[in-house]
Amino acid sequence: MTTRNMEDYLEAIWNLEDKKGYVKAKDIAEKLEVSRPSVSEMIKKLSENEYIVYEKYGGIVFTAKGKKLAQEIKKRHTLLVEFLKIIGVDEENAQRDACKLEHDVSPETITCLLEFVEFINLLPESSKWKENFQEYLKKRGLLEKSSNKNKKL
Amino acid sequence: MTTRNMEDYLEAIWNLEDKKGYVKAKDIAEKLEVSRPSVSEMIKKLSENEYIVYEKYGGIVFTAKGKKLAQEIKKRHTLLVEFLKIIGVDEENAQRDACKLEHDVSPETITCLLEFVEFINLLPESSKWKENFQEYLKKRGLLEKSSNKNKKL
DNA sequence: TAACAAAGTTAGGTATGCCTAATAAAGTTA
DNA sequence: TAACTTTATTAGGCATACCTAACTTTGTTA
Repeated sequence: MTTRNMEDYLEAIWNLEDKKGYVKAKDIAEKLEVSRPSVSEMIKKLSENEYIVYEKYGGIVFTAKGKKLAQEIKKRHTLLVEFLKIIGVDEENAQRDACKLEHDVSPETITCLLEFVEFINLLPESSKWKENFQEYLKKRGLLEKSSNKNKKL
Repeated sequence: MTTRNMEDYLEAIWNLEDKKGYVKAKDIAEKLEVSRPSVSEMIKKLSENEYIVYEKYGGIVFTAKGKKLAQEIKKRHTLLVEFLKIIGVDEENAQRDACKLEHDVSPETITCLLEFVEFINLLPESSKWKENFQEYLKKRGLLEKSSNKNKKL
């Protein structure tokens, strides 16, 4: 079984490899804001579980299994961000929330989200959905300024 | 600070109180599928943090603070379920996913989700959004039966 | 009310994931 | 290549949250 944490590390490794071409424990530590010993520990665990290949003081390389999983997590992340932006969450918050939500969304929900996002993206020409929603949000904003109720949660 | 776990217990307590009128450690254990000692432990912790009032071998009562938090979690849960159902997730999966997601959704995203759900719910008369989406899903379903691609994640 | 069943607690142990301090290996540069 | 810096690892601990087994309290009923 893969834990939330293992997924976070795999994703970080994936992103680092993507950006820098190689992966150092130090960079993982920085990215995830944990200590280097924590990274060593998790690297060991990911090796034992055959998500990566690693030799002491050496480089990190994904196995096929690890690559597949990392890609999936990344896809979930990207989808969530796209969705969150559609409903009006700003980039920064969308990124942050996606990092947490990506571990918990079931495959069924992922499928539905994907379909929803595709549906919305296929609309633009014929429908005014986005514009209507934007307008609705604007109006709502104005309404809330005058009567300050329902601003909970 | 409140942990994900504390939130789960608070929500379970809230639901039990709502349904049965009182709360027993045994019922919490059943609901959350954990052992009774685990419940004892968490009850102690929730007491120490003043979310509930509890005396050994006695009943569980929310403090104002605890009640407020439990209500908020419950609201987040309900909103998430409502949203998930809109995009086509079935009841059971919606419930399950909401239980996990409710801990991680930022207030900003909650606001956006709320607005989105309200927007959709205000549409029905004038717009055919739901019908269009349903139709799109149906068509997509048919397409996927014939050409079985893109069924990942 | 004594005995038994049900519910709750304590004791002691596991796993995960984090930390700091100390140590070891690798890489750099005088 | 020796000294120094950087990077990584090991050792030892902490917190959370879970468990089983043993014990205590409470509640029921013969």
